[in-house]
Amino acid sequence: MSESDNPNGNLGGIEAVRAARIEWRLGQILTAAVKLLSEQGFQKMLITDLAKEAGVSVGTIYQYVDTKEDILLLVVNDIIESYRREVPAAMEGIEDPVERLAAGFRAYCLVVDAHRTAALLAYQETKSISKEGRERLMRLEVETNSYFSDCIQAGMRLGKFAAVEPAVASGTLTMLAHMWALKHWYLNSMFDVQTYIRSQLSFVMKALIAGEYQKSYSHLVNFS
Amino acid sequence: MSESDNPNGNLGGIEAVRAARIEWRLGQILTAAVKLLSEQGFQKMLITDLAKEAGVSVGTIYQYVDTKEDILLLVVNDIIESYRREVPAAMEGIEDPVERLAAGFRAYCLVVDAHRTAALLAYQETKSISKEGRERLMRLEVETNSYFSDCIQAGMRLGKFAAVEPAVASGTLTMLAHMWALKHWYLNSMFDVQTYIRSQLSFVMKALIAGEYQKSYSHLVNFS
Amino acid sequence: MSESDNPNGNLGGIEAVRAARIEWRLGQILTAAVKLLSEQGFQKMLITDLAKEAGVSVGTIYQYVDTKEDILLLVVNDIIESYRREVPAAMEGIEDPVERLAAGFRAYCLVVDAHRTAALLAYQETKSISKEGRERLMRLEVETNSYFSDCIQAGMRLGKFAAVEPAVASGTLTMLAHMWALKHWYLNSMFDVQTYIRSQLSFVMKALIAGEYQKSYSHLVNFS
Amino acid sequence: MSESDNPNGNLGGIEAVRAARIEWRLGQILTAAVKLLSEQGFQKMLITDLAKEAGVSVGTIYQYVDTKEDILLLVVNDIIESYRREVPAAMEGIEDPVERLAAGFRAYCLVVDAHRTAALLAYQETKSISKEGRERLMRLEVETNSYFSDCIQAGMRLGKFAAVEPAVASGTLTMLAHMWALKHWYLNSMFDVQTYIRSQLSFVMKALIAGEYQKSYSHLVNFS
DNA sequence: CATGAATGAGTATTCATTCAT
DNA sequence: AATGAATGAATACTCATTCAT
Repeated sequence: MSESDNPNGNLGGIEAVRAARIEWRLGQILTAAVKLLSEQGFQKMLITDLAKEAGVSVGTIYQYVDTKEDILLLVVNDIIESYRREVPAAMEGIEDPVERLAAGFRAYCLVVDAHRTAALLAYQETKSISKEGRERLMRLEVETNSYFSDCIQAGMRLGKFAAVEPAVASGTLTMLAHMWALKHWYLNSMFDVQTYIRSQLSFVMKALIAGEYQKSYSHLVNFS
Repeated sequence: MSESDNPNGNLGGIEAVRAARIEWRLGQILTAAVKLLSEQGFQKMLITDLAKEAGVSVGTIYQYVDTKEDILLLVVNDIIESYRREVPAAMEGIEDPVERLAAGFRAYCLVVDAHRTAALLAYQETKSISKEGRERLMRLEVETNSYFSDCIQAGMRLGKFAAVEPAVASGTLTMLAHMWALKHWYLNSMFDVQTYIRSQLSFVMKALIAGEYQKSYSHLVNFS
Repeated sequence: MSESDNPNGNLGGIEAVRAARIEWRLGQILTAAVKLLSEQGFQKMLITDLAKEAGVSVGTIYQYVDTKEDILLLVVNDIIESYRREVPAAMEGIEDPVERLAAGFRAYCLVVDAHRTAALLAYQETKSISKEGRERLMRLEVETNSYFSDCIQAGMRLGKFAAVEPAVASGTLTMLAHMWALKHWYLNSMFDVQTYIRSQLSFVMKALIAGEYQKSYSHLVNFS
Repeated sequence: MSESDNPNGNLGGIEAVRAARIEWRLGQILTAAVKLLSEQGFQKMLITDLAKEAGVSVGTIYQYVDTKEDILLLVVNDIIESYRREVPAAMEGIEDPVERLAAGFRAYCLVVDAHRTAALLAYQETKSISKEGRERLMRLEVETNSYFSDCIQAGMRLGKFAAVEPAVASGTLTMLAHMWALKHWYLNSMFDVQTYIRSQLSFVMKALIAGEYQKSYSHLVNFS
């Protein structure tokens, strides 16, 4: 819709400017929040310090969020949106369920890596998140799990995957992706993300791929 | 030794009574703490509420701990001691590294199950634990990992285990044990511990055991 | 300098306004503190009550001081600064050591009278003041004593003062000034400050001035 | 009185034993209290610490006093009783008011020296003492002052003392005795009690004794 | 829109006192 | 009489949130 079509054209423009500013301000605030949250956790992050770190006033923060908890939710929401966007996108168009699963796992791990702090917070600050937020997170995880378990079931039907419990197996895959955030203090000194992904993919694929198919997927299974 | 043999007989008795009371009181307090911590988390658990729940006065709590944080440390310490006690005990005397690893993993999972709340707290309340406490936890995890990675390396030398990175693989095993606590909300509706253990053991063993040995360990690998 | 001359004009203005507000708030708080301290002492003065008395909130108090003790220190500091300002000023320019001493003593007594509560607190709340604060107070008293003992030694050299121990004599002078605060419950019903000063000055001068000079200083010595 | 003479003999004996024990216990407690009070002040002296210092249990302390404040009162009472006992005793039988005043002042200073901590406490802990206790202390000080002011008035009638305000002069004398406790941190490095007494007595007597009598009392007036 | 001073409910910790043993 | 574990009222200090400028 062009501006001239709309009698509220410039109002719309003003709206757009406003939305852009909100976006920009929230960006400032959330970037600062991620930093402080990863350093100190939610409880110890003071709004005062956040304001200083973000270079805005306390009042300004409350113009963009209603509660301190909102900040946490926004940060965690960010990673949720990324999962939703990246994982299906990476899996899309790949016919073979084995390769599709591998692509999904890789994408999932990369999202975790890109939002390591947020991924950790989802575990650490559960108790600071409202019941609604918590349930939303769980729903999302179940949803992502289902992408994986769909592949696993498809693979099992084709005889490419050994018989496993799809619910545990898919849950294990997400767990191993999260592990990159949860055990980063331990893993970081030994691997980079790409190596970690290949290593875990090899582990998982050895467990999943049926004996007779292991050779066909040696590029996934073998990790030198 | 009869009392009359010991000139400090009753003094020793008094000491013993005191130690027993301390044990008993701490038990009362920690049981209540585990309940409140799992319901509300550390920050929201008020000392006042804890006292009420434990059926003692606030002052009494502070006769047995110095700080609120101490309560958290004691709870977490409990699971640490259990790991230390149970896991090596379960592995002891088993020659075959494959079976030894399986025994260790089973024991580890059972400890997690018995202290599910504490296992969760170790992830959730990291930021409420002092640097020292946190480092102690990490040291312990590395230590337990080494039990597993020792088995894995031994198994690899015997050719029973496929070539894997022992550090990741052992870390993955502990992660999967912790998963029973972390994803209990999801797993609980589908499995009991024993089923979970067998399922994950099967998964892990398929990934670890070298092709030619898979049949010999079918009791571990197959999960119907 | 007009605002337009100064590119930081309004910034400087903001700073000035802020400084003025701090001054004003601290004034409010300290005035209330002096009242409550004199009525109840430091320990019994509750921050809650202080806030009520000062007509501000508890939080506001803590925006201007870091600790309850700070309030005490600020009150006591006030009298210290007054001593430092008033006593040397009163003595300055007076050549004759006898008259100079008299002027100093008068000024000292008037400062005590103007800050009677604070003068008392310096005696009563020593144990509530940190080691540093306490040592600072002692150093100041020694410093003020030295103003007096300098006069006494000068007067002795001129033969106008009898041979006395300058350290005790000067200490006695400060003690007698403080006495107006310490024994106010007793002295108040009989004298006003001016009378008290003349009376004690007469007492002290009789003790200090050498016999042959007593007549020359009859205006100090005689007290009708 | 032998036990057999008195049917209540052993009861009386038991009473005596009890009284003696009370005396002994209180002695233990008060000695410990004086130590802790002088080190930490009343508020910071914990009953727990006092019990430890006195080598008794907390419960035992409360068998001999009703309140923590009682301990303070007992300590301060001690010095009060000493004043009452020692000062009149020292003055008794001395006809000449000048010498009588000197004897009283000396005795007063010695009591202060013997109970330095208690003398200080009477100034520092006023706010911790109940209204009744406080008023009792004031009454006593006025009473002691009157011993001194009686002498001064007698001396003035005889023409031996110059015309002074007896109320201030006697108050000043007690103040100078207390000064030994209040400024002990300052005086201690320079004098012992005896020297302090002679020095202050010389100062005071120069101020009080009429010119024509100064020579007759040179033993009091001169301080080499 | 932005600011940051003011607010005050909320909470860990202390310590005099009691009382069952 | 003596003990010392248990009590719980009391209190300094914090920090998310508001709102006048």
